[in-house]
Amino acid sequence: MSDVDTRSGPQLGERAQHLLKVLIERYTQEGHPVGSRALARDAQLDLSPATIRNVMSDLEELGFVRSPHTSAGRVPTVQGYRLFVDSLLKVQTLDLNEIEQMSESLDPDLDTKTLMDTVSNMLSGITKLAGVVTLPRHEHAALRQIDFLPLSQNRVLAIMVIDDREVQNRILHTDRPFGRGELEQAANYLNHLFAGKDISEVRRVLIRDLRETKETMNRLMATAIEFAEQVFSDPDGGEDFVLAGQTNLMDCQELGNVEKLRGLFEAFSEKQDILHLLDRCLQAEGVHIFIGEESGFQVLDECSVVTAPYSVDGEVVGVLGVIGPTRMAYNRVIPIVDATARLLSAALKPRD
Amino acid sequence: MSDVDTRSGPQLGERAQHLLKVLIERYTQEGHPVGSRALARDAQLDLSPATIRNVMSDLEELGFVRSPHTSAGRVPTVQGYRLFVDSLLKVQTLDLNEIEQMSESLDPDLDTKTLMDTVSNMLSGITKLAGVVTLPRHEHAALRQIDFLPLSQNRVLAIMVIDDREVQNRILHTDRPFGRGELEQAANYLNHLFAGKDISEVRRVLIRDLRETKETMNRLMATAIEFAEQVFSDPDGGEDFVLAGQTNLMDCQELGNVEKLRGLFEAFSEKQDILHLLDRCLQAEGVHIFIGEESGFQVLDECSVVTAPYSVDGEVVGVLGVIGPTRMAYNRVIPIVDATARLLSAALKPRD
DNA sequence: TTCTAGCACTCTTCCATTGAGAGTGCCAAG
DNA sequence: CTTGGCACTCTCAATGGAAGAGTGCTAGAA
Repeated sequence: MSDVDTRSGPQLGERAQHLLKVLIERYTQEGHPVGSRALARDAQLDLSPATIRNVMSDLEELGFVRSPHTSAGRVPTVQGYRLFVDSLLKVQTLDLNEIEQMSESLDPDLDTKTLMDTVSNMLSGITKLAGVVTLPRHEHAALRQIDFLPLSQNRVLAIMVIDDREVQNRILHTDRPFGRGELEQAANYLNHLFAGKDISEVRRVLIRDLRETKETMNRLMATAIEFAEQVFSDPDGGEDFVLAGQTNLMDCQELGNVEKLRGLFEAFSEKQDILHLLDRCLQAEGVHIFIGEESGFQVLDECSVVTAPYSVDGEVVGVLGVIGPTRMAYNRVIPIVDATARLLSAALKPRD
Repeated sequence: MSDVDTRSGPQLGERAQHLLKVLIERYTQEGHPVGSRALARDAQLDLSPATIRNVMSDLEELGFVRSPHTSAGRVPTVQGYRLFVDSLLKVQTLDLNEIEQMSESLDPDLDTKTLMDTVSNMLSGITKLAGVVTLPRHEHAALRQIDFLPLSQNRVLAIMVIDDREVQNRILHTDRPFGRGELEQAANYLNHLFAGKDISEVRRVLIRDLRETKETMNRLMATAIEFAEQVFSDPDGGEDFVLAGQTNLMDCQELGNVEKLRGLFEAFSEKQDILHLLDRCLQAEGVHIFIGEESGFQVLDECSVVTAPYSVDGEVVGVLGVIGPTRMAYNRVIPIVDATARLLSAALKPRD
């Protein structure tokens, strides 16, 4: 009879797994390397420290833990955390009250930006880490209406109302002044054509119509289409995210190094890299976790990122999550991120 | 014959002033306490270190410098810096090329937010400190036009165009659904009444009209006024500022302490205190400098803030500046802040 | 086999000590 | 008023135990 469980972890006995789990739990709480004596006490296995040491030796061999130096305890490696979150960890169930409270602060009537701010703050507040939320993509949101107002000289203000929730303004530069009447006509024409349609569809139609019928259009239509082209160009230029609670990261020891911290904060304001990382999570269904180097970005080496996509009408439109030190309470953070994504999705549900 | 100049600094000889100046210049460059030997070399006065020491002793007595400990050199106190910036400092003249370059990146066609971002980044980029710009107040900006669009159910979108440059949206919650026609009429009425007028005047008229003529108004007018009230209420709720280059503050030694840094960054995201400080500078004309504790906010104890107001049409509408360690190159920073304020004012000049 | 106890060994951390270096304060003389 | 000299003070970095924690290994017990 063999108690080696080959499904999870290569040749890792159940006892070894349990010890790894306890080690990680203790390490995430205390932050110090965990020694054999402490582990023996915690593990409730009635084993002597010496035995634990043997097991630790195996775990180290397999790359799940390591010693910072000869005579410190062990700390988990990225691989160790990975095994932990994949098959060892038992996520905490959330307090229903807490969920209730969270859900209340997500008023569906709020405009997009405020909503995202709130969520981001919520995440950072509850987890004591940095919270992050990407602004929702509009590809599959319905264009409610479009309007044009004349500004000074050769500038026209375009107003798009999307999904009844969000308003976007864009200033167009034109080659000649336009009067209010002209603009209204153009808007009417476009609304007639596009109102209620997906942004992505609008864009599709725009390209097709323009190509095919440019010759046969009257002046009004041509102008309208031209405006629309400007408005709907550069769709994801505004791709962005909202961050909150960065300062929480300032007092985790693993980032005590000011260099590291500065790198991280610079990455936050550059946005580029973080955005790329978050974009990768738009595909997957549920919670997604990058541990340490797994993210592929140097500055995030000592960090883990836990994300979950949120959606409108079953369509994934954005990602939210938290960024914190690799040593974080995954069992608490994961369900929180998961629940928050659901709550945000609910808050974004189109009205009636 | 006495060479004591009683105008600047109590009983401070010219030589002492000169030495203080040289000391501060050297200290801002090197960051180490300045000893008598080094000062003797720098000061070009052909004095021995011993003499310098006597002068330093006087300066210390008067509170302009202090020793971190018995056998270090001297560092300036807040009072020392104050004397320095008030009467000793000779501001550097700016490179015309630099100004040219700055002015080019401030395209007057940019919308307000982008413009503020650019300025803030410019400030932090040139000074290597944190740049800050308050969003302009609209009190005396002309309301160009106002429009209403129906959203779902009992929600109406209000659109204000201010000064041809900025667009503000606000969602109003109404007690019943409104049709497009009704809204258009209301907008027409309000535009007729208010277009071209100052926001502050609009608000004034609004209060007066409502009080005086509520009884006699027809339904349309009442609705319009009610909407307008909602739109123009809470004027400075959106008071805000834009910050850039915070990370520059991470590697100045005086903030090496993570605690301090964290406090500072939290103050940045709270915004409250910083906003108060900046608001205070709306009154004064030119460059305003808070050194260390002078700001009155604990978190800024080790920092100096250099600000200058910017204006549109001669009316001060906002403040910009930099935040950095007390030990900063005032002679460089001051003219930069000053020039930037002028450039921004120029970029905001209303179009013909 | 598997576990355990014991023991030598290693490595960090926390002092206390020390010497060099920098700079001061004061005094007496120019 | 200025200067050189000199004793003094304080920081900083390096050094060297001593204590504490934890390991690895080995031999014996279950």
